[in-house]
Amino acid sequence: MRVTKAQAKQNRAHIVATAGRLFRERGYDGVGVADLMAAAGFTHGGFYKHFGSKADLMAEASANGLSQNAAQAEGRDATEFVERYVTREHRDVRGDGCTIAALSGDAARQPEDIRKEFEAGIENLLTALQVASQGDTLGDADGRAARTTMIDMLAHSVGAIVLSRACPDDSPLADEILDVCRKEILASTWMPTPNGCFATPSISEHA
Amino acid sequence: MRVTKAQAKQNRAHIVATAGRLFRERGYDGVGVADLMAAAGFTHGGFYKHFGSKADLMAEASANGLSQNAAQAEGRDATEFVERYVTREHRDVRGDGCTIAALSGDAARQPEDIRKEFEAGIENLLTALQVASQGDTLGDADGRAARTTMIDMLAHSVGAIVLSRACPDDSPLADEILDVCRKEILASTWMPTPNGCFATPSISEHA
DNA sequence: TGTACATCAGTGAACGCGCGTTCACTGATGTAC
DNA sequence: TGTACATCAGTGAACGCGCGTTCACTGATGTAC
Repeated sequence: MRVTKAQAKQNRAHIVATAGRLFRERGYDGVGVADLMAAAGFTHGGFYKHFGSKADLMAEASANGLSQNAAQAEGRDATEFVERYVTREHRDVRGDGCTIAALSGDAARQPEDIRKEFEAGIENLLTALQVASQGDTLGDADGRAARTTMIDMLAHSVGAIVLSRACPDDSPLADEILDVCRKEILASTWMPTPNGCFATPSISEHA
Repeated sequence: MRVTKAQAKQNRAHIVATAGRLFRERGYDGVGVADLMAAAGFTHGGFYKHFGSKADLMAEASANGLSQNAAQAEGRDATEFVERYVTREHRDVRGDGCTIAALSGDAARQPEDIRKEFEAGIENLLTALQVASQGDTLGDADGRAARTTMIDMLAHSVGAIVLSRACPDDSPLADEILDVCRKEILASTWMPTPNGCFATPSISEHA
């Protein structure tokens, strides 16, 4: 039953991707090694030929999901990000959605290594958003203001999804939270200016 | 070993309170029935004299925690709420902190009954905040604007705590998220007016 | 108010079950000559 | 290039363990007379 080195590498990547999706859907504790290997099309025994433990895979799948988040944000400015992020579509596809929104609550109770992955993942996403929103041509003062804006916008967007998901299916409140927050984030956090840059009214005193 | 009816009722309440604290600290899946009974000072066997199942207790402990959230918010206006909520102190005391911030991520994967408790808990908290922030003397238009403001502020505050908790201990980013968000929420969402009411600049076009 | 009996909150052993992990085995791939 | 052997990804049974739940038992409380 041996398999090509290339095939093995591909299988490993497939297991990591499958695990990421399942963890986002059901949480770290909601997915067993056997579940996950079956979902990837294998039997459970082979798991330890690829990973030292379930905890190792949790860290790797988290890192993988987080870097996808950052990669997807690249080239999208903050407006586009929010318009795609704070939506029912995103709320309703946990497995294919944002790892931060799906697993931050779980990550908070996990060992340091997983939380380090989240910290790095958040930083990378912030950087991608800053670059896409204004280019990297700004000075330190504007750069810091942009970072502040992105941190605030991300927390706000994540909070909207998390809160909305905690409500029952077809809950009017769940939809209201998304609609209110999307509108407020877009309206209050920044506004496009003629030259294509962004002014951030609420922190204008620091500029 | 029988116990007074009053004592039994008190013991039951103590188990619910203990469970709430442990669930907020470790998540629903991170606390076993035996753990929880031991933490409350009992052996595990007696659990089923009080509750039909662990799932039943999860729903009851959640409802209990959520109603405490709303009760604590009563009499505090939105400014006071944010100044206490979006802090390192709150982030670092998961067990005694907000049930929404601690368990929304878990709740999203739980059966309908628990999500219904969260929906009701969020509604009650929103109502308490609205009443405390402006009294209940406003007309429909201002009432709706106030609700919008409170939904937005709550999602924003919850997002800040959740994001901050996902970072490692002593992470500069974790602290930065709280500092940035606290300042932004206080600055951008509303501002005190001379007569003691609040104007909400970002949604002023609806007023 | 006293007495006899029923109730039931709490105990601790035991249950089946699913979990993460280990292991002997298979057989195609990779490698040495 | 062909042959012989070693490697190792994948299989599936088995492991110990902790989980939620059940149960026979205890003995003070509650109740009926």
